[in-house]
Amino acid sequence: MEMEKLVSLCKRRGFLYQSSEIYGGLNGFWDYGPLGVELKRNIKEAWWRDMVTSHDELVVPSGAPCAYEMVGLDCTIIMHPQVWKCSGHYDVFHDFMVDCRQSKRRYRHDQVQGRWVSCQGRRIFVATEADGEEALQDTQHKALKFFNLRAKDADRLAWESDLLCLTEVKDFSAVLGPDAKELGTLTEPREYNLMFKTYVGALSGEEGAAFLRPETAQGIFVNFKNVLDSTRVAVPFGIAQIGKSFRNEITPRYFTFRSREFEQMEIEFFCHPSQSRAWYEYWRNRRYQWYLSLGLAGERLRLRDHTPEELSHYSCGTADIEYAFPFLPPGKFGELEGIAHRGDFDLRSHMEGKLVRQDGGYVVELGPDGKPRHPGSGKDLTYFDDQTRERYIPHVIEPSAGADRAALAFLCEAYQEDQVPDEHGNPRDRVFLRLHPRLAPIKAAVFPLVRKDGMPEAAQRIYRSLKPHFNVFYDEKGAVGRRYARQDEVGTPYCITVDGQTALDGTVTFRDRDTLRQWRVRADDCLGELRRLVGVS
RNA sequence: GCGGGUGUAGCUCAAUGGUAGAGCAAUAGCCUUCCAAGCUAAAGACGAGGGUUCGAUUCCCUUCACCCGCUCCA
Repeated sequence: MEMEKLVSLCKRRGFLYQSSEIYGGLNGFWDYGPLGVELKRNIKEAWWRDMVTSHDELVVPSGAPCAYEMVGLDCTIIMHPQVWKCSGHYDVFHDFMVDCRQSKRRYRHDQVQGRWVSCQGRRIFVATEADGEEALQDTQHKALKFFNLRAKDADRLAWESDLLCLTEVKDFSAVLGPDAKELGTLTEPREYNLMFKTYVGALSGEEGAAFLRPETAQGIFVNFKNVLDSTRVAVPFGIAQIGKSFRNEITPRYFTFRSREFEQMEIEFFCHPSQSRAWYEYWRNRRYQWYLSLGLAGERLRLRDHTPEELSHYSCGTADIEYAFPFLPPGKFGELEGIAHRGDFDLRSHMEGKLVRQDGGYVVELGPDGKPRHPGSGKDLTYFDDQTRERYIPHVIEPSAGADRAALAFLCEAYQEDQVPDEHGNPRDRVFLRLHPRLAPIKAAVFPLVRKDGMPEAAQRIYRSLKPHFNVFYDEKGAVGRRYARQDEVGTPYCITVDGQTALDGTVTFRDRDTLRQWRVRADDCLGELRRLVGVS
């Protein structure tokens, strides 16, 4: 499938538009049109219903260590700036970068170091990305090459300093970049703010600086104690949230896949440390099954465990649910959802302060003054189990899904081309979306076969009987084949047609989008039939 | 942020330094008894800004967006 065709269909039929299009658009932002908003709502509602409201806390779900509870939360997009300092986002998302004009590579300003050296009457700073002994060797090697010397002439290089961070160097004109052959190819350090900054209060001073959240998860962690104190949940339990998040992606690309404003569906599941591995396995499989059940059933969907090198600083186990989007190179997959075992990292961070890894564990990162670099709340976020009389910090399993990425994957998977016979029996090309009925924006369309003999009136009665329960669509214009084709193109799974026989025996035809099969149903049983086909509503 | 490519109607494509055409789609009506048929009518575009020119959609510059490759991706 060519992505252009799907993008074109999305725009033509009102699924997705470029944001601010009449002003030329805005990179990394997309709007959902009348049909797109229904699709995305259906995805979010299926998630919320399946994960939260229809969850039965009285039974042990298949594959789960025991029964558990689920509750929801909806917190603000702007939170106290300290939230992001303790979570680690502030440090990781706030970098100065330098670019090399010659090698086209980009480096973190604070991760490049080097040494001053003089030779042949010139003084240059030789930079490297390496560390320690390796950095000394690398800089020597590059200096020899730069001055056109052999290894045996190394003593002609007069090194002036030990390794210095590039941040100590003010003038880049004498800097030899890590991958450059000439001096002065590095740009001035530029600030990359991966979090959107804003100002709370009418006066936009730095004291009011805040950030739009880059993930919804932290709002759950900072409300952990509130939920414990105000509901009767007990560990193990999960808190779910759906909401917008914002990241200043350096390269927004691939349609809505990498957007700067996007919507997440996240669960933070709190459990006893001794059971956390089993819960991780449960959620990993449960979430994978969820996508399968909604139609991402092909080999384009996969569940992939992260390799140890890939694991984030906080994680002791992560699996990605990935989809082979058509815009990616063959064999490449894009992330739909990550299920991470986060241990007690987050709750501890919000108690004690920002943590860093040390000797296989975590310690509070200290600033130059010996105090926590980013102090935590100081609040007690431990959990007391009054059955076992045990107090502990729960471990967290985080299934974090992208609603927009899910919508895009469902659209890609649904896009189909085939041929159907026209009125003369000749094959005619057809484009249709094979969306799961739960996700389809329109559940059924109701047509009179022709606009006479009382058929429109009969069809309208059926339409009105269905409308309170399902998003249905009425159309009486033009040839019926054209109306079918239009519904196929937006993924409507069923069409209901009133024809000449309706007046005789009170039946109408149901037509299936994927098979074109038709069968007769009593007009007064259309709601029942649709409920059987789509699910209760 | 770098390099390459592309911007004309909803879509696909024309033409032109001097009034921008078509097919399909969409809209209204007629006709139509099951898969985009037919007839009629009306509607609809040079991504944005600047420059050169008597005149720019066309030539030049800038910018914005999209696509491809780098780079980045907690």
